[in-house]
Amino acid sequence: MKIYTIKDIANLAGVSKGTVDRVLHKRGKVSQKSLEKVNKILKEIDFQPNPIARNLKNNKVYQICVVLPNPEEDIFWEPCIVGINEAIEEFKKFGISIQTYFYSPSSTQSFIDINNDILQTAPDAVLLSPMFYKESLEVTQKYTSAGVIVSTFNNQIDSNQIGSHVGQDLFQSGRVAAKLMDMITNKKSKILIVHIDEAVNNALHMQQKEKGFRNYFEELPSSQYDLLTFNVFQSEIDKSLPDILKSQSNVSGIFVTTSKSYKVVEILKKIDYKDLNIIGYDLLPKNIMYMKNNIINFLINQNAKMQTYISLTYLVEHFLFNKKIPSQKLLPIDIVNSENVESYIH
Amino acid sequence: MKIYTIKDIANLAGVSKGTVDRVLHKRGKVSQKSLEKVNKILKEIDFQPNPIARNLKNNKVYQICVVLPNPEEDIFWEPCIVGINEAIEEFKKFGISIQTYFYSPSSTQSFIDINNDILQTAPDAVLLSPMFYKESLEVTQKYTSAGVIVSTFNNQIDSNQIGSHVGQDLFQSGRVAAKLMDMITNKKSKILIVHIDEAVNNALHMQQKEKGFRNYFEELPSSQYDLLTFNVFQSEIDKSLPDILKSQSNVSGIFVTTSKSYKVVEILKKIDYKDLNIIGYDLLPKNIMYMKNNIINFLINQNAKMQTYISLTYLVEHFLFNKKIPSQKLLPIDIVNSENVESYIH
DNA sequence: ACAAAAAATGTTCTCGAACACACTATTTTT
DNA sequence: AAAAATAGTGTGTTCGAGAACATTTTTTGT
Repeated sequence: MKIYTIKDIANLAGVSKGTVDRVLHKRGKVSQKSLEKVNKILKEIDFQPNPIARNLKNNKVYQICVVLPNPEEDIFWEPCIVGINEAIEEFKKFGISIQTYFYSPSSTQSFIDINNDILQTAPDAVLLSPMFYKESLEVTQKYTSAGVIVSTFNNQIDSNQIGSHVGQDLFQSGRVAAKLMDMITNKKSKILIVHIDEAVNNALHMQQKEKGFRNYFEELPSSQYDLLTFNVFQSEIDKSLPDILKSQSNVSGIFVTTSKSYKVVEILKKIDYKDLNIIGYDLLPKNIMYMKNNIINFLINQNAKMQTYISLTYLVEHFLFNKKIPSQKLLPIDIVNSENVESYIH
Repeated sequence: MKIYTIKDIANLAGVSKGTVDRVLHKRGKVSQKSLEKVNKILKEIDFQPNPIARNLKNNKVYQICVVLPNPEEDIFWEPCIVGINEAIEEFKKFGISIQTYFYSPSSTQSFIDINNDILQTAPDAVLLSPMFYKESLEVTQKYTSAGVIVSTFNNQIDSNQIGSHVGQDLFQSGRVAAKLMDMITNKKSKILIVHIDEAVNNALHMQQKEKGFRNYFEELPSSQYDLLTFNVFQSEIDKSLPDILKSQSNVSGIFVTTSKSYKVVEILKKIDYKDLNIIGYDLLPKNIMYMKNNIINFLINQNAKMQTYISLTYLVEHFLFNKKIPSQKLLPIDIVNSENVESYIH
């Protein structure tokens, strides 16, 4: 396998490497004759410039800022920090500098403020997990105007200014949960769809999951379940969830559309409610514990850590090796039970 | 973030970059005084040589050979080709040359011959999926003596001369299958464990999965299943499987320990046998089709493609950037059903 | 026809690490 | 005491791409 260099092409075409460079980068100032000679050679061989040499000359420290909700306010985001730190460690020596910024998931203003701060530092790219739709579009606009690449993970916004989005097909993950629930639950019973969150930030997320969940049963030739949806604020759950359960009879399963299924378990324990099938999201330590105790049946792994890490590698490989950033990457919808959970957290 | 270069260190220590280089590579010929000066600076700053500059100077085309069973003889290996081709395409421009070699899974000699051929070409690394235990140890020994790095994927051999192994915890995957079977199958019935293969090559593989499967039920406080194991040659399955099913009553589930569960489905159809739960391995097109038709309940994804691709990236990153090769990487045990299967094959 | 302007082309330097090579200072050998 | 060996140190070159700079060739205007 011969690896061709610009020098090789120059020799083959009978011109200097300066001319080859001008042809390759379309910098003009090349005669028709030279252009043809070089293009002829380029057509014959599959020239791909050595990304390593290119980067060496580049000699720049790239700044990437990651913006996500504060994990102290929502533990769901905790694994992202791990992914970010791994990326920091791995890419440091390549001249990639990664900074992490938190905003409060309950404060739109904190999101705006932090992005304005970041804008001042003029980074090369920003990786966002945007909870506030309108504001996210606005900051994206600002970043793009300033020549900053914007990528998103976990939460999606609909904009053609997004470099890449890494996430999961939420509708389909709802269908996956439904299929599993259908498989383990008594027919002719009630299934509750429970949205547990503090604010409306996750509304879109939760809605898509619910739609997928319901869609699965709608498509069944004859669904014998009764599906009921409840919105529960995390702060009021101690009271509202028992109320809901008291008001309903013959409930055999609960689908929790956020990572807070452990909350449901803890309340069920308190009121001594048994024999419920529970399907939730995310491999939080408490969720895993209750799944290992066979109280939670399945968890769907949204893999926030991997989402963050992959998003960062896309940006890094783009900066270092000029690799094209994939516009969208949907991670697999991992079905996790007590037996394969360990294989996901190592 | 300041990125220090050898030149920076030389300036700080008041010596030349040649001296710093000698200290860094412990090449001697450095006075005690200079050594101390340089080490003092090195202790103060976290110097990590620019892997890109290092590699550029290296200027070598690395040869990696991948050795696996011929996908024409066993379609299980088909996805590996995709993974290899992706790696070839991606790493070509970095001066990595990857060659693929097939051996016949039913011929030990073909395995030996091919590895001898490869040895002649003096590659930098070999990635093996070894089916023949004893012979694999022998070729590994030969490769290692010749200074060739040996990595394995999918199939493991126990040797301290292996650079890395990428695979799956087979015992645990058996437990995962058992948990799923337990969840969907009528108690007080028979479950068949069926090993379908042409030769004894996969014996270890299949045994470990069976052990895990049985282990799960043994650990249950009271297992009410009857577990029966059958070895079936792929070439005789048309006759032997119907015989087995005729001889057994009250069979409610089949656990197929290889990727050939579609074979089972095709035979069950022929003899019009119904209402069996089937759990198998691998996302072969036929398996997927039967799973989407709700005949196969679950497939466990061994992700042969990913195993190959990851193994190759380990080698490539080692050659290019001096990254340490992880000695073992166990991929997650993906539970796949009709709803999340698409998320794994894209 | 000839200078000036413009176009085309070739040369050289840079990036950081690695190492061959050259040079100086000191010690050892004859 | 002169020559040779050795230790210690610094300099120069290389890798490939890229781009500034220098040089040559062609075109234009008078």
